[in-house]
Amino acid sequence: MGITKTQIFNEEQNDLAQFFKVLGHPARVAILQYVSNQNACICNDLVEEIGLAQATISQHLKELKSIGLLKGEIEGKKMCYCINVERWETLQNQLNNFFNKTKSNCC
Amino acid sequence: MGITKTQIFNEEQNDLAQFFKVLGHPARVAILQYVSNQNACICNDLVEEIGLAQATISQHLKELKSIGLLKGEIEGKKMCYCINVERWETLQNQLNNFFNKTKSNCC
DNA sequence: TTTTATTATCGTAATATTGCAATATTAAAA
DNA sequence: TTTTAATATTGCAATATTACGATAATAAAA
Repeated sequence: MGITKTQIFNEEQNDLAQFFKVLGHPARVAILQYVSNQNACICNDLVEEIGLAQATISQHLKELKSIGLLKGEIEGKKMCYCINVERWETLQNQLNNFFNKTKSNCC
Repeated sequence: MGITKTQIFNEEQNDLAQFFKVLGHPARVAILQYVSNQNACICNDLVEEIGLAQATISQHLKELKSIGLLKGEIEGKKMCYCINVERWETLQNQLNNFFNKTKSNCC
């Protein structure tokens, strides 16, 4: 199989899971941390900073963009990737919501 | 490949990613929500509640246990799965830490 | 002790993900 | 216009994940 049965879950569950999934790779965590630590926008310093091939980094960046956590601006030849702060905070709220709601009453 | 190069990332990055990864499946999100909504401990009501085979649910439960979010107690023939509130809150703090630190200065 | 109910594990098929080399694409620079 | 540099995309190969049937393991009930 290998296929996730998304249709049996509700939208909130699928959205949350999708978001967690994208963050569920150390390279993507590292990318977010690195981007946020720069004062200026970075581009493919990432390839050197993290030890993965350019194609691989590009793929990870794409996934982070897909859930809106990163936005990219073209600056001449280079790309400037930055954290989308609004989206970032929305997600943080959603997560806290999930964490606060999901607390046990039992045992 | 398909293999993640964990050795090139630091412990924090790998830990965070591992945690996100486990939460990155709608069935596991649903399990956590369902467990937390019960007043008593539940066992394999989950199999009926969520529409997946018993073997599959058991597997997902195992993964949630592996990062300490769920704990299981044997009650006769049944298993009582509960949220590990301490671990839950620790993780919530870690996540908020990550979210708060990772905010952009650029663009 | 045998049966029954509940949960875990094993084996396996189908699909997804990771990573990279090779190759586009794009836009500035020469 | 040609070259060069930066990034994206394509096409794999290797590995991981998801899901489930079959089967084992466990403990109460009969």
